[in-house]
Amino acid sequence: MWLNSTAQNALRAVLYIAEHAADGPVRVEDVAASLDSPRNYLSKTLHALARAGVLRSTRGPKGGFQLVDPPDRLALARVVRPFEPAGERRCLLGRATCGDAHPCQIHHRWSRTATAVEDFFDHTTVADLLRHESRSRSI
Amino acid sequence: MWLNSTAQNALRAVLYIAEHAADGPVRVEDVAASLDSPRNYLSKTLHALARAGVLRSTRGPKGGFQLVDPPDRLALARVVRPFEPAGERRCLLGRATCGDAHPCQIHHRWSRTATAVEDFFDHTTVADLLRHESRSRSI
DNA sequence: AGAATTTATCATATAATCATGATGTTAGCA
DNA sequence: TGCTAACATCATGATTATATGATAAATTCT
Repeated sequence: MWLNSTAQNALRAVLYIAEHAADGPVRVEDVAASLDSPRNYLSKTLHALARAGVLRSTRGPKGGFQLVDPPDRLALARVVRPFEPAGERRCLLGRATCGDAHPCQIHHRWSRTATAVEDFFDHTTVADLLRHESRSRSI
Repeated sequence: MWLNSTAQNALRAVLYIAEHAADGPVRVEDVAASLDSPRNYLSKTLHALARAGVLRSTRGPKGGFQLVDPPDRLALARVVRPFEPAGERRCLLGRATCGDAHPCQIHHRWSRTATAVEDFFDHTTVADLLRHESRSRSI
């Protein structure tokens, strides 16, 4: 029901890059190995994140990908948005005209839940996940 | 971010059928015209709902589709579930092993939001939407 | 029985998503 | 300058989702 596989990879890649930020730029090769995800497809995905201003890429030896902003300024929404279908609608029934002014049958009930989800993506940052990671590493 | 187009059609079709329940079985042809959705594809969709026990189909003259249960006993989850990808995971990162026992980094934070969405589909019924429909018809 | 109506299903087509392999481009460094 | 490491991109293929048209099967009615 949730993210497509490209967006999932993007999230996991960004987490990996954030975790290894101290070592300088992270190579696609390493991210791909860690995620067990196809190298070139991931390259395209990371490139899209670079275009979106989430990552910065540098080529050549010692190159790779880095976060543009510190993890606590990087909401998950920014990572995921580039991989949502173009004309993404919020209407559960897919109606183009649906909105507060011309609601479909489900609109008002659904709006509250949809807002909760949007808030999750808008307010959860990469830093939140890094913190959790270090706490639960014992598992 | 939400339902695929087949599931959207399924929901809209069920609503249409519920609204016209008084006239007896509803023909695919009429549903398709109302939704502006391809007839045969919709037929397949409705057939899937019949297999799922949501609709009952009858062939021949005066045939068509009807709800099996009254609208207030039909949660949206039952309408939507047949059209979710087979091995649907709840994990936002797509990890197969993710769960309360072996949570991924996002698991705990995400779980609360995911549960809210699941509750929406489990507890909203077709009857809820029909009620709304009759109230707001003035718009 | 036979005609008409309606769902069921099959074969195929189209589009989007996901993936792979080959090649191009940029940057560091001796 | 030339070598090497790394991202960028292109051409292509595989898979899945969506859609279409033709035909089969079931039911009603006369």
